[in-house]
Amino acid sequence: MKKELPACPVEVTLQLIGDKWKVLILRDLMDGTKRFGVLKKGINGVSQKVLTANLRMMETSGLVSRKVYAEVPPRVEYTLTKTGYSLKPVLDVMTVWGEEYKEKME
Amino acid sequence: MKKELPACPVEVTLQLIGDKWKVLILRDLMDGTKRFGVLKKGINGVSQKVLTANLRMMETSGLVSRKVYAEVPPRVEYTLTKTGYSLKPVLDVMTVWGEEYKEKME
DNA sequence: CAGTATCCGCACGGATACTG
DNA sequence: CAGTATCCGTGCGGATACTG
Repeated sequence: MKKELPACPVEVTLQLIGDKWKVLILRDLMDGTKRFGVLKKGINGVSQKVLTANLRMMETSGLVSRKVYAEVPPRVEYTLTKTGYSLKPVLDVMTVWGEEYKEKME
Repeated sequence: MKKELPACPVEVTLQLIGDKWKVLILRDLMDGTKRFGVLKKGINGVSQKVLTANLRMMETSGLVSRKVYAEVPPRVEYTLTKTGYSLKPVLDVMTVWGEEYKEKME
């Protein structure tokens, strides 16, 4: 049931991060490890279900690692893997472009 | 009915190009002006409807310009605007990252 | 050729309730 | 707290047919 990687490299990238929520998750995790609840609070408007689903995908893609602590109440922390962190330049370029675009449009 | 720009710049960019087809259209148009039919043939698997819709969106976003020739049979050409072309670095970074990711995964 | 118009199915996201 | 489970509505993309 694994999704095939597209032939075109730019599509590969898009498939992994081209998603309303995934970029926001990545951006939040660039600062460092965060708990599920903190992520949820930081990202405005995600439901649990969708956030969980996105994190799972990113885990299978190797972008994010998930650490569960055997505590009560449970604690789960998410961290970027090296691969995940290597997306920083991509996000940066997108951010810069977005800023310039917004300025131009005002 | 115009879509609001999100607060976060990276979301702005994503809203404009974070779409399976839009990146492919952009990539194809980076080479220069193309006719509708050529675009359709170049992009594997798009339906007319969806291609048209995407081009319209990109036109309203100011990424693409559309030129109609008063001929029979009709000819319509699409060209990147300056703003559209300014996305090149973004696509390039995404492409490079995608290539590296694919290598790593093999 | 380059569209518009219409119908249709289903995948996806939201809301809610329940659990280890 | 950090999830799963379930139901449900709609929106988007595909297919097809028609047109300037």
